[in-house]
Amino acid sequence: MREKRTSLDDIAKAVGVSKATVSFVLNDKGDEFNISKKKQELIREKAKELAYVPNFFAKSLRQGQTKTIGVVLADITNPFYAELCKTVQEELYKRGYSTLIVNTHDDQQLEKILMKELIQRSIDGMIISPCNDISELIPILNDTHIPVVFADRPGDDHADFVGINNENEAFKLLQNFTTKVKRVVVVCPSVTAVSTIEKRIEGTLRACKQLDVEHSVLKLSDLASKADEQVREELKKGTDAFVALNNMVAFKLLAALNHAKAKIPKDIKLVSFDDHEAYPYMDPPISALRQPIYHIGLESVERLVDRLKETKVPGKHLLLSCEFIERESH
Amino acid sequence: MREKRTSLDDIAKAVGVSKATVSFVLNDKGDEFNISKKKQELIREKAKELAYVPNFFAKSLRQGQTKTIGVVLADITNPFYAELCKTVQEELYKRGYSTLIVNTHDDQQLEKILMKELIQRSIDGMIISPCNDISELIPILNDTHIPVVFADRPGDDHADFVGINNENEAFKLLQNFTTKVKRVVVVCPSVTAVSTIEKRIEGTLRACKQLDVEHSVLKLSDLASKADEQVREELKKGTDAFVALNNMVAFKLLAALNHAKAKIPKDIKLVSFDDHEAYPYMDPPISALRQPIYHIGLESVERLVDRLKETKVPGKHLLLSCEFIERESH
DNA sequence: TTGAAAGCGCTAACAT
DNA sequence: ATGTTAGCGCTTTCAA
Repeated sequence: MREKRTSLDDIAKAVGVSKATVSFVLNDKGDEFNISKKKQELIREKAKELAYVPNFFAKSLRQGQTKTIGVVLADITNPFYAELCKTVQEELYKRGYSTLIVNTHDDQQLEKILMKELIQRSIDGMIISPCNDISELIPILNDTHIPVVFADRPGDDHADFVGINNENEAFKLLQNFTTKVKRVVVVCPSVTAVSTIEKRIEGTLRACKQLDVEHSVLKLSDLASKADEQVREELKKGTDAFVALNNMVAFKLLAALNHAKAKIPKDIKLVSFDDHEAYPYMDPPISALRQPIYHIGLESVERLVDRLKETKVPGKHLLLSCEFIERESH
Repeated sequence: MREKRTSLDDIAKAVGVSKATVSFVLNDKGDEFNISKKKQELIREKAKELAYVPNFFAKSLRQGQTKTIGVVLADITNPFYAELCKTVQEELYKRGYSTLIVNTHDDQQLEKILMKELIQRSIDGMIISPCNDISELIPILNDTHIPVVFADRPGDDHADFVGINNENEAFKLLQNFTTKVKRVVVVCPSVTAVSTIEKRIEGTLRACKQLDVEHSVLKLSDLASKADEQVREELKKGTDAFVALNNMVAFKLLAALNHAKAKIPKDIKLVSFDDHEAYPYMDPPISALRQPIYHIGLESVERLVDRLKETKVPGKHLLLSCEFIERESH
């Protein structure tokens, strides 16, 4: 069994003063309360000697606030969320908040449980990229009166949201082909039941219609051999352009195109929604639409902190723009 | 201002019983204390109606344990740690522990601060992949008597460690070239001051000597043009094999090799330490040494939980084996 | 200039 | 079968 952590009282007894005095000193209010320099010195020394670490729980219990924000992420393994996580943590830290990170693997049940755990921990606010179905989530959020900002994926209209306009950005992405293309295939992952992907499909289709170019939507198989065949099929139909709707599907598409000996960008043009750390180094380097991850994180934090300070009404939707990274595949 | 959270007492008053009774019922000890079914029902209903969320802090303060583990990660943005993070969280969850994740970006100052924050939160244990210099970290850990397991990067000899033997694995990696190679270049990232990279260099060099093959170590520049030149230079010297010491440097190397029109694997063989989600889809697919990330996570958790239950003496070093993934680049 | 004491929300030993 | 109460470690008001 490990020994008990040293408490305020331990220090008080060791020095021969009251808990209150120790508390004042250790919270840098010693001067304010006119506690003598020597006594302050003594207390600080003793605290260090006994390796005193304040009990955060007792403090929070007493003060009724924790200065910590819960962050609920859909998938920490996805570079997008990893990056978002990093900036959110950094920005919160700058503003004096600690961060509690939690990962749902896009599992709704787990999301509910983890959210409740965060609420139990008396977080002051929450930033969340929710699972697709938010119906069970909203009531929980409404019961607690914790300010929440949705990031990347929107909640309902009454909730704050920071992200991009997937429909619109997908639409604009299609304008980037340097030459007039004849037939474009929109390649989406095998699970499309995510709001962001749905919107991207809508956007690309709208663009194809407006550009009056032949097109089709392809759900790329996760099985390499099947994917190869799907792609060969599309190639036969005279396809000369592909749009990958996220980076994992882009990799699979690329592999299939390589197997089919397609020449990019000579015969086949390709762009990807979402950038990836490997893209600049591929052959050819992949042109991609980069989401403003840093800004999504930053704005989410700023909005949340605003709401924590002044009681603002939620419902603000902030849509940021993406940047097209010109590389050599289009 | 948001209204106060409902407390045990609120429910007690609303139902007309004591706090204790409510506490028993809500902790599923109603039957144990022979509390009548109707009263239990009543209490549960009221709790739901008032959207009661137990105050975790008060509970932990009372019970002296939190059932939560702090996880200190070097870089959440690195796919290796993201994956590790995910499995650790899952495995801890299965065993009834919550996880507090924290990201240091390999910043020693921040690491100290974040660790202290975790300790303040009365975590029961800690899993950590430390920054390179652990000298400041060890004293903090010794003061608190919190069980710690080091993952991926070792602490000192007295501390538990789960990871791989980087020296040995790097050594074995060199045995995988299918044909006898003439000259191998060991490519490492521009910052090598990480224990894992240092060990990998040692291992590859030992292998080269043992195989009696000409070799050199190349610190690849982060600047593409410079890297191109470095690689061309090595090619001129008759190099026919490259070993990339992590995946980011592998990408850069690959780009440079493409620019130099090197044919992989016909003329040039290449293997990478660390696998990557993009490797299977590259042209050619990259052969790589995959770390047992899942097992590192699993074993770290098991070891920690063991130490939490029985007071075992730390100092166990568990070294797991990597798996060479045969693809087409070697 | 400092100490005493109340109380944050909860659990558990002890009463009844 | 249920209520009373002490106390976890801390802050803060009031008293001295």
